[in-house]
Amino acid sequence: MNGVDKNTLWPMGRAQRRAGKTRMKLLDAALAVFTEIGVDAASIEKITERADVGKGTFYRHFADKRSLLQALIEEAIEKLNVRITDDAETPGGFETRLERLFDEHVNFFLQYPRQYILLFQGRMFIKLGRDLTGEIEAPYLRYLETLERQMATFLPDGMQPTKIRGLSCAIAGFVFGFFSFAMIGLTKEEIEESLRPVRKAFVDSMAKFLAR
Amino acid sequence: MNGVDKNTLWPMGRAQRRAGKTRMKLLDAALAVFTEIGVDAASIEKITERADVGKGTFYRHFADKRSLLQALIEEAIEKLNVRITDDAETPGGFETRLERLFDEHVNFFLQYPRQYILLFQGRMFIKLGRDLTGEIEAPYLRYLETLERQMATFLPDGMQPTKIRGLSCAIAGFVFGFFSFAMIGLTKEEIEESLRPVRKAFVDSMAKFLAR
DNA sequence: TTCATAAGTGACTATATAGTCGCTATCGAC
DNA sequence: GTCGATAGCGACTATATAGTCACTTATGAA
Repeated sequence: MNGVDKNTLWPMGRAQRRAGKTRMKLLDAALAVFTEIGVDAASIEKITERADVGKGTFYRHFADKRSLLQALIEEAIEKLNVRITDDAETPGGFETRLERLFDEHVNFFLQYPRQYILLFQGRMFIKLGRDLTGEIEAPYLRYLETLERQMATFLPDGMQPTKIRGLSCAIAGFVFGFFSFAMIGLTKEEIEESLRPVRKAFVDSMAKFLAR
Repeated sequence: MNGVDKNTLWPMGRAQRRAGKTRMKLLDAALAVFTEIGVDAASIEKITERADVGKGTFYRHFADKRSLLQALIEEAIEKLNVRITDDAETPGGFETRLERLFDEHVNFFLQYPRQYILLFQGRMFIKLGRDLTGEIEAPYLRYLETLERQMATFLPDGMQPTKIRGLSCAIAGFVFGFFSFAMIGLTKEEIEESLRPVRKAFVDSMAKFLAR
């Protein structure tokens, strides 16, 4: 984007830029509609209307609602993955790493509540075994793998992959679950205030989980 | 049911019992379909097919999917309310009461996972501000009020209703949120094992919330 | 300026589903 | 057994939505 083709690094023409802009408008509109009335209730026409483009245009950019949803989830997970990845080799033990992980999730969700709602819904779909499942499961798995990479150095050498996966599922679930209540009942200040004890519990719980 | 009319306490005829049975079949089928593919993806025909009943029969018992969903939610909330209501005047302070509240929720969800998934979805709808909202909001409010009644004796006299509502929202959200992760990543044994530290954190967090 | 190509459009078709209605089966009072 | 009333039924209609396509508009190379 930004006037330069991602793949070739050659300057893009106006046509390509226009197409990119339209695609973006569709993604933005879809994210809004998905998080306002839910993915299921969102029809293609509601999305194109919101994006202020013709219905046919939608199908020039996406095969169907599924692939649009997938693109959005991919993007959100990618953002989240970047956020929770420690670029610097920060010092500290397992507890410190977990605390950082927790904080980075909360900050991300506070900054991008729509992405949170979207990922939350997507997770529900996987749980419900909907037809969308196959396609959207991959980014969630990548996310779990990112979590596992973050913890890798702290885990005992011979730990079974199943156990590790259980641990990362638990972390993801806890963080998402905690935040789901924060978004309904609490103000931003209250979220931050009630954060500390919950985070402590989270870290203690996970450390105990690992100790077994 | 059970052969006796709820309102008159007169014995019901075969016709009424048949109708009651059909209604029950519809409710059971709907609960199954709702929790397997989601409320939105559940069509009337999928439900009647599952219930092994003609489509027209559905409309003799329910006005539409909404009212069926509402009946199911009412029933689930009612069950949950009964469960979390202390019948005996159990001794102990605020912490003890909170611990019991937490345990009773978890036990209920473990015993009735479908009701959990249903209530979880319903809560999502309210959050998404869907057209179903108005009708299904009432039982959730009753549930919050039940929670508040459970805590009433421990709260300071002049506490603002808004504050109290915030507290009950936080409790509900936390318990539902915690369990959402438990259902995906953990076995039943692991849920029970990881329960204790989480419960402690929950109680500490709420007590601190109240202290302010 | 010309023209081939790509992007955008909305009327149109096909399909899925909600909700209706006239019919049949069952019930129970007599 | 008769018959009015209630429950059950599924073909039917109306509607919403997915997805298509012939057309218009914008782009940019020659």
